[in-house]
Amino acid sequence: MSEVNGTPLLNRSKQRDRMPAAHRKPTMSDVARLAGVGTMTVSRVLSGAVRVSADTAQRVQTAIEQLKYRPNELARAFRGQRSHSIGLIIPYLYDPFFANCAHAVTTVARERGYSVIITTSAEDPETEFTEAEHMLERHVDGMVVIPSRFRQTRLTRSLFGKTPVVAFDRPVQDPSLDVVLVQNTAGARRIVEHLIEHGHKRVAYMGLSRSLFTINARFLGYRRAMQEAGLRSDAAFDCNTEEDTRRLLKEKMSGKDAPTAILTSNTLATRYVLSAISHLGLRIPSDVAFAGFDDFDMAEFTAPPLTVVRQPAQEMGRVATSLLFDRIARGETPQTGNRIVLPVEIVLRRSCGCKHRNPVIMS
Amino acid sequence: MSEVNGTPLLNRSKQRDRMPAAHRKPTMSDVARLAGVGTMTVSRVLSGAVRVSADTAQRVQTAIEQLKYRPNELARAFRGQRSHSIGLIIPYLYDPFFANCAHAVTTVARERGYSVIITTSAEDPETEFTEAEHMLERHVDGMVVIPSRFRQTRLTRSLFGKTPVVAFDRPVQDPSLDVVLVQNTAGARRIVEHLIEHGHKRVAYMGLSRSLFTINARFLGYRRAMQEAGLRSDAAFDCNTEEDTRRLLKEKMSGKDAPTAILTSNTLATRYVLSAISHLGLRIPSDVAFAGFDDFDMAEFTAPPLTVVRQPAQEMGRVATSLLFDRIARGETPQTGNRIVLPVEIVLRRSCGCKHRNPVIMS
DNA sequence: CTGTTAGCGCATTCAG
DNA sequence: CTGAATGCGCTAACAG
Repeated sequence: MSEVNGTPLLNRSKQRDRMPAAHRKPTMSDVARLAGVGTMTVSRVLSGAVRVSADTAQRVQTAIEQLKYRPNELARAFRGQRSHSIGLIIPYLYDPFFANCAHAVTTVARERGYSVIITTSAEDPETEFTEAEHMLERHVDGMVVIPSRFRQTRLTRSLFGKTPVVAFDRPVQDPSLDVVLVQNTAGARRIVEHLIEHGHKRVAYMGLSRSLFTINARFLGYRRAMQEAGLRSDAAFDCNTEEDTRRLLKEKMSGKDAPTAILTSNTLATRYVLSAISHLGLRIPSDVAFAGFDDFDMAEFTAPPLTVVRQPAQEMGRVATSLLFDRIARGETPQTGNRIVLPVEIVLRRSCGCKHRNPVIMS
Repeated sequence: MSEVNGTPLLNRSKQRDRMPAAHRKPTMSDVARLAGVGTMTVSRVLSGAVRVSADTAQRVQTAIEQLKYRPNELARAFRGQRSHSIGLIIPYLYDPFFANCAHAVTTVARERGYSVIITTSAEDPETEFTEAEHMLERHVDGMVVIPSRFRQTRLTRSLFGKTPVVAFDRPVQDPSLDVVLVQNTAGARRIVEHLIEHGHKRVAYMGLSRSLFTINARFLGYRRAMQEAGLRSDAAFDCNTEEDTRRLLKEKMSGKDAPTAILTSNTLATRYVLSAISHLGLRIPSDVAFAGFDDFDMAEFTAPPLTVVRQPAQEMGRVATSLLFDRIARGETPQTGNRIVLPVEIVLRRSCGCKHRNPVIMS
């Protein structure tokens, strides 16, 4: 056996007592040594699960504070079965609706002592897929995700293995995942009925891409309401920019059958359409009545205050995350997941033609 | 030596070949075995750093795909020095301003192949401290944080050790941390000057708690502008709820020296004050002119469109995160950190009394 | 109630 | 260019 400076190599590792905790972060065995106990005792004191005699526990606590020891969660996660983290994938964080969802997720996770790894998909199925893989590689204990485009999403059980996943706001094709939604179709239908009650015969639906589940579901509700009233549908998708929207609206308004009321698919579309309406010099609700899907902070202060369908964004995030933690706790992977649908509210302000001084909320 | 069923205990571990990859996730040695190479070769193929002969690399790749092998990032992070994750702490995610900041952070991180662990502090220094500790225990490579209350924050270099930290939107006391801010004081000052140019002599500032750095900094700008114009300051803090704000505004407006213009500290205050103004039946800008700090999506569609100071939220998040990655790459812990101040823009719409048809932006 | 042993999956030595 | 050995910090499983 080779030697260095007369010291047998084999002994080297035992000999150096891993340096006298000079600058290295203190580890559990540092604590153990200082407290004069085994590492397991320290581990037990930390986890608190198993009983340890009061005074050794005290000695350990003292040692921990003295060394300013902090457990290495990475090692713990690596060793154990739980990483105590969940993944969250949403399309964008700059959209207040998604941000609200995310807020609820982080809040629930913190209550459970979990960390949240967050990422945005930009509505791109490939990005979404890659990011989900990354999270899986990080061994998250579960994932909450707002899936991107319905038909193209590659989020499937086979990707996730036995890692629980809850989809929310939009479903995925794979029926084995839990999903939490809101009443998109019913909400849209009801608000269109309201518009019709105001006497409108020509109501238009303006929205983003129909490949987004929610936008399509709301369109379906809109169309249903129109059909039942014996009216003709008139939808424009692809209101993806201010310019596109302005052009689309201009076309509509200059046609023979110009709509007298508009429903938008979500807040972004609302903004684009509002901008277009203003550019065309139209007045709400006298020239066109207006309703939007999704409420937002300032909807009360626009000119005029907007009638909208209000979705329980935070509630949805909370429910989805709670469901995920149930799955994590149970450790089972169901054949078919739950499908929870949350109710929406109609908030009647004045853009629809109502004269209420204050908003009227119908649930 | 004790034996079980005639099998020497010592051999047990060698004997069982860790079960034939039945349901266990494939590991690197599974790949190595299948490819007929050593684990190190697999590791090298994966990291791509060191050169490996083309055909062994190919064999390894095939084995990886065949087994659907995914590296265990947890083990990698645990073993190596980098966790390839950064922490992000912000007050709330439901505030669009913070959400925009967060969006930029996640975007930059993804570009660098990093994960983001996100959490909210609710403006509470204790929560903030605890959450920062958690992230440190998870061995994040760095942190980006919007600190809570300036004087009470416990975020210090000694907590972070040699983990780089960049504060943004608001500074911390510890001068060794980098910080990215916007021109709060200058922005507020300029917009107040604008209000004064409109002929206002009594301008009020209404905001949330002064213990928040930004709210205070903007107040300072406001006061400065008033002083320089020889006018008396008139500020109300603690506009923390709609009710409080309504009461505060009512008091102000019913006094002898009722303000003829108002500046709010941020979007939340803007909403409360707008609500209060509407409740009092006041008109903007004829009864009171109005300006707000912080632009928001719908500011163009309120009645009337709002004049605001626009902050580069996403830019700030980008700069802060880039700075963090610089620090991580350099691996140094500076004595005194950088202090970057980003410019703001004044967006003149109509609430200040301007008659512009379209917003005028002054940078 | 407490200590010892072993090994999670990977990458950093060091030897070929 | 490649492989074997070693240990990161922690905890499950077993002693005692």
